[in-house]
Amino acid sequence: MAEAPPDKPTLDGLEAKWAARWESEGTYRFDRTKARADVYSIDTPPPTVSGSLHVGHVFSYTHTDTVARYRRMRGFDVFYPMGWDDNGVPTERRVQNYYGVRCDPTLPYDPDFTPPDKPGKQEIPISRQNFVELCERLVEEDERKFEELWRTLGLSVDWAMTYTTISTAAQRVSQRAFLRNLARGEAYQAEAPTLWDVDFQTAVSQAELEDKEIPGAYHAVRFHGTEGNDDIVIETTRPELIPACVALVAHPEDERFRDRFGHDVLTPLFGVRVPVVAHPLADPEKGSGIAMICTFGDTADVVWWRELQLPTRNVVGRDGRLLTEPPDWPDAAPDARDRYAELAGKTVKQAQTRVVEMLRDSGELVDEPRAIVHPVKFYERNSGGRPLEIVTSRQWYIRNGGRDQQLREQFLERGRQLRWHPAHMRSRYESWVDGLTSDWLISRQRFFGVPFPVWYRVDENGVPDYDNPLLPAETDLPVDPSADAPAGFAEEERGKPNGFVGDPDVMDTWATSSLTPEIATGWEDDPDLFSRTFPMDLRPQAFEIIRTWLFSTIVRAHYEFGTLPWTDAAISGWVLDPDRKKMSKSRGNVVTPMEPVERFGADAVRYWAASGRPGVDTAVDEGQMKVGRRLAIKILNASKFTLGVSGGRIGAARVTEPIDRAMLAQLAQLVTETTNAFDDYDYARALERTERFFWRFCDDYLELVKGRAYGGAEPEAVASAQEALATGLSVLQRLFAPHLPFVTEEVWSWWQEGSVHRAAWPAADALADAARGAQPLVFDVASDVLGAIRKAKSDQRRSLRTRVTRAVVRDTGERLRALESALPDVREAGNVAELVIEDSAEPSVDVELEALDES
RNA sequence: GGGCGUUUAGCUCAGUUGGAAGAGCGCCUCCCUUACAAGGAGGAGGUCGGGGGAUCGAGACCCUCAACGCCCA
Repeated sequence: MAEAPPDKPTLDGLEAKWAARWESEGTYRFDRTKARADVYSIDTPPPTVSGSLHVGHVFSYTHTDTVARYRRMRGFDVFYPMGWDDNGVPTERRVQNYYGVRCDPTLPYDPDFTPPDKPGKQEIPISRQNFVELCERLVEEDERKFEELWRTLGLSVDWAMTYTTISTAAQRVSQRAFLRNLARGEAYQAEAPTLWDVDFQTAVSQAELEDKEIPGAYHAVRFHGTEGNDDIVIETTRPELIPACVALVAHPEDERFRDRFGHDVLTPLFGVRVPVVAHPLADPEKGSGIAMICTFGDTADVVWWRELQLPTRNVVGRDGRLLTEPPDWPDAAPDARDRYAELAGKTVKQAQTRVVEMLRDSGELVDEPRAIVHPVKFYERNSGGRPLEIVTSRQWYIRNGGRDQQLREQFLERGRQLRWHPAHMRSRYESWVDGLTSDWLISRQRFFGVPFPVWYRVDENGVPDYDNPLLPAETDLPVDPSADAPAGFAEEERGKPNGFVGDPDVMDTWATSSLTPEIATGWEDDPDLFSRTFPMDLRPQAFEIIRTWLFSTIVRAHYEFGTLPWTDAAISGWVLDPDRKKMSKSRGNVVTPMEPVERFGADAVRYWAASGRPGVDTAVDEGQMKVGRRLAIKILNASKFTLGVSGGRIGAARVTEPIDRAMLAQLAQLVTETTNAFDDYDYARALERTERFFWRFCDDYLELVKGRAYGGAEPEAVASAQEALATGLSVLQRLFAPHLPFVTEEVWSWWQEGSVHRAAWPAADALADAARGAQPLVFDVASDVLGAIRKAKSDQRRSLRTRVTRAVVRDTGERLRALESALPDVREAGNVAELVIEDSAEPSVDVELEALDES
């Protein structure tokens, strides 16, 4: 395929040309005949395809691609599949907005349903199956856009191995892993206080919380002493929960309340008798130092409720409104039920307003509410909606050490076994695992997700038996319990007494994406592939999902295989906008990725991305992209020129001149450095070192030897320059290949057979041998002197071609001896008539230029 | 409040066993040198956040303070 360089090399069209060639020649195909030891296996992050494409995607995926390409050139068969994360809430929300529909699971399937071209004002209710079909249709479109971007960017993934998280295979893996977790007792079902999003009508896990500062108010409220004790004033931001109050709590060492512990008080408005209790979590500095415990106002309430074994008095329903019936009070004021009736059915906000009015009327509100701004917990995917409530509900959990110190220690140990790049990212993992307070809630009351493969028997009274679930055989997976009947039952028995019901919930997205290593490598479905690729080598990802994706993936592999899912984790930083602000849709500062790729070229954008240090937040920087573009153009031109003067003969046998050997010696050092950097996942260092050397290669070495290489010397000296040039070029093209795949492939094709991306990574040993004990100093001193001559010409505002009548170089003996062996090259490159050297402790270069021609 | 990270030229950032402060962009000057004008050569510009310490020697190591960012409370 070798073809001569064009007269005017250009970057235009390289993306399309080589992307097509790589696809047709299967350059990045995974070879499934290789043994595990020869495979490098990457657990690529499946992007959320319903999210908008932005430049952050090209950033971190480029980092991984440089590593993949490096490993491939090192001789590994690289397993590099792409996945699409398409299940879950983000897709549902996008479908809702895109088509103007709403899922109503009670509706029957309508096979003829077609969504409107444009969403109408009123959302159209459709069945679950219709809704899921729309989800599948839309994600397919989204996935095409992502694939187009990745191909244009030159990611070296094997597109034949693509998976999605809603696919049949992914569902099967998710359900199988869940059933095994269940069988081993690692998954369980429980009725428990649960963080609940009242807008989305679903449970939410600890990992999906987001604190937001919002305005609120402290309400000072009077509780009444019993047995002749004084009243106690507490401060609360949620007076509407007074009917849910089960106790007051203060710090055990707080002198102000010490003699009240164990005694009761009566709640305002309702006169319910509740105890005053002590717990170290109560903050004496906060409010009046004593707080009311409600079921449930926040996560602290849950801890108190559990640890102090308090009763449950729920008032907030799943719709965010107060329940119609008051809680089960042991005793209460005579008018308590009437007062509650005024609140029933109101939203939390409305109820608060009414409660404050009632407190004001009853004189139990001390002073007026005091406005504050305080952190409140939100579902991270609904930070613009209403805050989370805590309701009691039946949910599925996977044990993650949040309630078991011994188990937690095992996960911390897994974190220590994993090699982190950069290393300090481990502490993010540790602080997350250390801070867990509950098991991992995996059930969601949503529609577009993997269903729980579980049914329940219904007794003769129509009550489901949740304690003895009916499970499918693994060979029947995946199942949809809302459409399939369990073994031994007929569909007609669904929902009937003595029949069955399906578990209505779906798994959280993370419950599926925690299994990407198992999905991608074909666990149980393709044992041959699995044996060659699992455990994987690399998990690349961003740091903000260490607590979710990385941790949960470790949990699943630990349970199923007793291993880490991969040996190394490479953590990328974030992309910031050009003003170093975090990019977000709401700020409107999101940079779309295709536009810079089209303006500067894929290699240029990759250059910017690969310049971002591992784990470091990096601003979008068009300047860096321009530099990358310039570098790519330089590679074109320098390659063309070098091939022209050298004839493209690689080999070191005839490299005899000291300066040529010196260059090779330094090149050998460069190869060692970049190899070490890549082995340490520091693609940015590898790029920076290569680039630095390349500019010296062009500006100094090429300038110094091009006259000789053209043939202006003895044949041996000519051959030495030619071979060194060709060798240097070949090495540099390969060192750049992981970063700039398009331009390097182009210039490689001018003189080599096969893809540069399948070529062997340069070997430092071979270069060092070729340099045969050269003095690297020769190249350095020759460069310095040439630089001094250029500077003299520039200072005198003369053309660089100007003839130097006489130059005097003063330097130490060692440097002068080094220079002597390169003297003809220096004289030729600088156009120097007479070059004199003088031993001196004070280095200097004096340059006399020929007189200006008056004409 | 705890943890992690960052702080180097106007801007974005390198600087890995401690050994004479670097790159690119921007700015200024020059050069259309037969690879390269989407270029090349050269230049100006820094008490390396502040303070203290060990060292012959610190941008780098130790202590401390400050600002900023993120994570967890």
